[in-house]
Amino acid sequence: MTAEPRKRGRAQAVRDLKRSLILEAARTIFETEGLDGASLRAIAAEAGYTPAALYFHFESKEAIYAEVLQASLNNLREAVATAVANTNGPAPRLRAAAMAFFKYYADNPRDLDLGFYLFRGGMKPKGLGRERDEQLNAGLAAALLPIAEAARAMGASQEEADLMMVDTFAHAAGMLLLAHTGRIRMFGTSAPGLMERYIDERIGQLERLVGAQAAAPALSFLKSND
Amino acid sequence: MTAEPRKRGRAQAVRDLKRSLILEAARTIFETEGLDGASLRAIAAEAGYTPAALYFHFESKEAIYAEVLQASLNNLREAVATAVANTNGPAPRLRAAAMAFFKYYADNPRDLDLGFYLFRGGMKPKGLGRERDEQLNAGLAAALLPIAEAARAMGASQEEADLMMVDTFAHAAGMLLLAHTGRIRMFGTSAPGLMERYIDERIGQLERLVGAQAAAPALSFLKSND
DNA sequence: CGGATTTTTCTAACACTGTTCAAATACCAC
DNA sequence: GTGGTATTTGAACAGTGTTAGAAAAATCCG
Repeated sequence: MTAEPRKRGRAQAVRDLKRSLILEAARTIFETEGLDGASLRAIAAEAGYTPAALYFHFESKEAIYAEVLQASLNNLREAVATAVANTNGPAPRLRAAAMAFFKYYADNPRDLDLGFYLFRGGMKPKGLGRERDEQLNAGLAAALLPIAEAARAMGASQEEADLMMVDTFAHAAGMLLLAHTGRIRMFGTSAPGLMERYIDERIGQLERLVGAQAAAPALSFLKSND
Repeated sequence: MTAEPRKRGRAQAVRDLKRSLILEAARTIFETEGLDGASLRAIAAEAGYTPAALYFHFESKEAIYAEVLQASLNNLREAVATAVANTNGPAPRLRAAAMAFFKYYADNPRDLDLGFYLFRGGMKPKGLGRERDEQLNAGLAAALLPIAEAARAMGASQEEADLMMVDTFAHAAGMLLLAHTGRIRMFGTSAPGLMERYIDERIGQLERLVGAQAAAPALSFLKSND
């Protein structure tokens, strides 16, 4: 199958394996101790390493975090993509995309910690570099892209669709933020339909905006014209 | 004017003054270094103290943060309250309240750092106690109360009004989050009317919900019935 | 004013954090 | 087995929030 890797691939493969094991340990510690409480020494111990050893595989603690978050965003993107792929028609797809987005964080509440950290200027040492920051942003945007695509298919212009995606994300992020910090309850077995009803209402609003052809003036506030 | 404080008030007054000076220094450092980069030693130096001395006036660094945030929330509440007091009629008041809320953070972007920190489990040492956490929540709720009151005056039930307040806050928080982290641009001299247009659209949605008497089913997703 | 007390501040240290670097180990080709 | 590279370690550094106890400053009382 693979021709080239036979030569130098062995070492690379074992290196990648070790990397992923460290990332797995980091994820465990992040979930156990919380993001701020997760120390590099704890991660190293969980992975069976000395703290200094991690610096051979990663350039910093923040790089470890970024890679864990990147994996989470990939999972999110995949979940949204498959949900959309299994749905026909623009409006149902919009609903399916938003629903999958929400459902992912309902099923993986820990990933919300990772995500929100992205919006806080990164970790201690003056934040992740602009480069990696944009990379993570791109990962998030990729996950949300189906929302814009569905809106586009519903008749919105490209710009309207983008703005709608941003607005939808902002609203959802705010709700998830409140739910995540225990200020409201959207998830849980005690009220299984809460999230679905929220999505229905939200998508209904968007459909009305697009359908009434009022989307442009309604969402144009998001345009940045500097 | 004041009868009692004459006896033991002197010492208390100078103590309060020192406290507020330390808080002022803390605010300066928070704004200068960012919230994570603000070290207690830097705050102490700014205030002309030794780090240990701060522990005579405050029980922890987190307590200092909490008090700075509390002051910020008080300012927010005041801004919203006066905006509402100078407006007549339910719908205009709803708009004025939301506008004031937004405008406050547009004019004081640094306070967003303080606010969002509240939603992140607090600072390092296992977060502020449940007690102070609820106190800060109450401060935020007090600032947003006029939104619910205006909705109530527009014909919404008490529960609908509360839910509308929460939803409005969530949406606004999400937008502010994106704007604050530079992912979208809502403020700034280059596009002075952006924020106003956003508020107009958002309030228009709420008015439509209330006016169409669709508020109850539309917002019932927020109910927590566990 | 002087001495005793209390309030306030400082010095020194502790345990912890992320990170670095030279030295030691493990590994793999020859 | 030997040489050379890839990997891991131990020890240390500078920084953090926090604490205990000594020192200073302020206050009170006779």
